[in-house]
Amino acid sequence: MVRLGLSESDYPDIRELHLFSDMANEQFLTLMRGAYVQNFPPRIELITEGDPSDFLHIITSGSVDLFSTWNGRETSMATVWPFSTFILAATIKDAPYLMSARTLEKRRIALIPSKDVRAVFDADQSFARAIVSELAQCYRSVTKAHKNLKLRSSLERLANYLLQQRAHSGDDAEFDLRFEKRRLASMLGMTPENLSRAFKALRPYGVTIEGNRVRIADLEDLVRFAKPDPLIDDPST
Amino acid sequence: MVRLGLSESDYPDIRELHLFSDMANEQFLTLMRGAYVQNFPPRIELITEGDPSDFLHIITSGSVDLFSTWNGRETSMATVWPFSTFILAATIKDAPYLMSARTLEKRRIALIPSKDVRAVFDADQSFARAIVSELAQCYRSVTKAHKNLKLRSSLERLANYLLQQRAHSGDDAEFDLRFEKRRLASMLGMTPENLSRAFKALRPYGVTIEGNRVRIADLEDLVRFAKPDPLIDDPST
DNA sequence: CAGAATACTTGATTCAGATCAAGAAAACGG
DNA sequence: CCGTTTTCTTGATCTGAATCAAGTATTCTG
Repeated sequence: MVRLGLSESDYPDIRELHLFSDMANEQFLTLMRGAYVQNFPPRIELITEGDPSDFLHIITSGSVDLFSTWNGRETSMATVWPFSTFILAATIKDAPYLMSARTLEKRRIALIPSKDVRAVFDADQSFARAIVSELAQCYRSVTKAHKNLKLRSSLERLANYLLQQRAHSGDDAEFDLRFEKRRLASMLGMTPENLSRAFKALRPYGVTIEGNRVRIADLEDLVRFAKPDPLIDDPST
Repeated sequence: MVRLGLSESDYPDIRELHLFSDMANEQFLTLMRGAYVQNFPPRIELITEGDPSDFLHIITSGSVDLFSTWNGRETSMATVWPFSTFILAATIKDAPYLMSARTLEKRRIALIPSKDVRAVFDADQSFARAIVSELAQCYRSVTKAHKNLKLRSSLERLANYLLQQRAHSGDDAEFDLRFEKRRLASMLGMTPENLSRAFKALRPYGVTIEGNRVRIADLEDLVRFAKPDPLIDDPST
């Protein structure tokens, strides 16, 4: 968990994030100069909900699970892949984190002090625009997740998730699940046992699974059951 | 459903919204000049999910139900009271609405063309700041709603909702539900039948209900059961 | 590579919550 | 004001999903 100044070799990747892509170079360098890089071992909790949000996090390798707890229960809220930021809202509002974050694999993360982010927001118009766009995007994606949970059964959620993953992997008939089933179950709001059964229940619609490999034999068939809706399932709108 | 230019008597109330309170007067007037007021009868759907977001809505009287549908099902997502805006994210991103909106009582609403909002955003620094703050707030509140739904049973959700309403009504032992039970049930993610039973199930914790009037006899008792958590239940953080 | 730990599956059972059905209460409308 | 409509409640039943319990497969570790 060594903390280092950010090396310049990381700049291009971070610069490409839509959050930073349009801003003035001077401001970008201001942010980068204040930033750190940390290396974390796997399975480490790097943010705990309720803590003050001192840094904006940017994940540059590995992946991160955002989860929440209450009264001894725990649920996965989202997974973050490189290169993206997380917990932007807390940084902006200078409010406590609503979610905890843990590393899944060993990974690197860049930390930008929250106060720098707020300062540069005031100084750079296009950075401000990008933050607004990103926040609106996040807001909309939680809203979709909420609709998904309230309007669909667990089987329907799984079916639509598989269609989404299929699209994500280039519309091949076969693809790999991007993370372990117990976490997928938690994301979908169900137990691991139930996820197992749900996969079997989708067999009549042409879905087979072997280890992490999913095969959708007849797309039309599954679509007819899943009834995907861009206002829930399309991450880009 | 007559559409009129906004009268100047409405300005002060709108001006007080944190979204507009800090911005330059000139910019504020620009927004107001382009705005309309509409009067709607009760129970009218004034926004339909999927439609393009041409206007930012500001509710100036009555209240509005934001709801979503899928595959013949419907669920209440939130209720909006005067004076506040809604569907800001869609306006900012120029993306389709994710929720529909319907009036509950007869009411007045102000409409600001979305393109004006986006234009003034670029011109006025403090308006931009306010929009960011508002978006972050909305984002956080949906996140809380999502945690609420994933981590709690329906009985726990009701108990915490009642505690929240109690606080909202000045911590009196008695208060009125702010809307009809069928909608409350939908908000809490349960059926009306189940809500009825849930109220009875809370009787051992000192909760009684008569019509719309709720009485919480022993606060401590209910708190012990509900285990409220600021990271879910406090709307202000 | 063997042993331990963890993840996954399957079946049996339980439980929370939905649905169905019908009556009571309240709100609405002429 | 009375009849109609809608909402709310209550009971009976059903169902989706959680829990409990065991066994199997997989991954980790020394």
